[in-house]
Amino acid sequence: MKKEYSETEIKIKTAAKSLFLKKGYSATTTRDISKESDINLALLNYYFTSKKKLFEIIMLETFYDFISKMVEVYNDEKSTLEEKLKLTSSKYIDMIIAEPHLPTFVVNELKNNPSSILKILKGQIMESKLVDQYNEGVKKGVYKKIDPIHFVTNILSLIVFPFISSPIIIKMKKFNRKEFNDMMHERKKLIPQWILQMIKK
Amino acid sequence: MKKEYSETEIKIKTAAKSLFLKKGYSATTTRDISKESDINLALLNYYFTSKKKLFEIIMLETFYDFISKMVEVYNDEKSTLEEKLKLTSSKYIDMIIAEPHLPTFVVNELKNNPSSILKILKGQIMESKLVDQYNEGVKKGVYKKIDPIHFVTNILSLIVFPFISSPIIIKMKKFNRKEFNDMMHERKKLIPQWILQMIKK
DNA sequence: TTTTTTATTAAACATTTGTTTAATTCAATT
DNA sequence: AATTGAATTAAACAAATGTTTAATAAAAAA
Repeated sequence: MKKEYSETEIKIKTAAKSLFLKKGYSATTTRDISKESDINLALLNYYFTSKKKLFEIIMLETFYDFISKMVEVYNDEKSTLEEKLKLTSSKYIDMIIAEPHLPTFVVNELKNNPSSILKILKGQIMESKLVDQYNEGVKKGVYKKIDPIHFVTNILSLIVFPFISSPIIIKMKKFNRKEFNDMMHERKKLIPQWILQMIKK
Repeated sequence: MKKEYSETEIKIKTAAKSLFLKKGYSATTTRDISKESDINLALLNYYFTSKKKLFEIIMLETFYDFISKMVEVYNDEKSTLEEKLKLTSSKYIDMIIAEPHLPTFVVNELKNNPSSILKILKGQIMESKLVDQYNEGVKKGVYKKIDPIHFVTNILSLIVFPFISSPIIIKMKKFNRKEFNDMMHERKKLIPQWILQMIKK
């Protein structure tokens, strides 16, 4: 499944990913990529046929990473629901702090290109262990009976949306980047608590 | 403050807004706009000087609408905190259902152009009546003592993020657009409840 | 070493795109 | 009716952009 990439191909991909994440597809030119990666312009088409093809490769890889990180935790057999919440918050927040452009990129490409990307996504989330555990809680009468889609949506919302709206938050609180990140680290603990309070009867 | 626009200017602005919201700045061409609005290409520059200027006008107006809707409710003197939550959820969800491209547009332009847009935003949110009411509750010991930025962030997250990630949700649940909207209407009631549970001791 | 294949380069090509020009039409004013 | 200024148009322009070509350099195979 995985293709072996040469050194130059990796240079191109790395630069392209960085630029696509930061500026999006249309605002990134092939000359931008060639400069950033320090390779000749023609090599982009030589190795990747077209800008569009290159973009699709990067988009799929990125989106796959984004989803896998969630699915892995959600399907862990040993951990409790609460542990899964903690681990997801923690992993996701760390991941996005390391790559702050990730959420808007994913969100944009979802809008422009939903079908191709979402092939990756099957029942991996709605049929996950996490959702099972939630449904068990409902059956036992400890959790409220609400469509689990809300449960899943709320987790992602509380984790990801603050990053997307970080310029607003930074402005409102007169934060610098570090202070914003600290706020997000704080949320690693808070989000699991909040989610539990939301679902408990 | 408000400029009077001629009929042709309105045609241009309407088409441009629709396209900028749907495809973003870079992916929208001046010829797209001229076709969509059915005006001659040169009139765009005749009336608005440049694509960039036209974009800035639209962006500021759009962002202003987006924020005002929130600020109005947040600063209402008569309503309780719970009523404000209900009204915000309801108004925002209706607004975004009517214009589904709004959130991603705002989010993107925030990223590309935070300074110019955010001039609109001063202390209007963090010094709002809603935040006062939250702080009162903290003082009285009925709400948990957490930085109100989390409170404000969570409200917006639970309302807006599901729209942004609608392609994922639609895929996971095999929804059509109407079913997704129904889910969002359902959230009008749920979100205020959830928020209250999150802040209560 | 010689030949063949692969990688790299500079230049060119064809479109696209934002903007401007110069001519024409339309509406209002004198 | 004649004149003036604004609105509209088709065409042109210049720069940017994705892609290709043809030549050269480097690496691998013979």
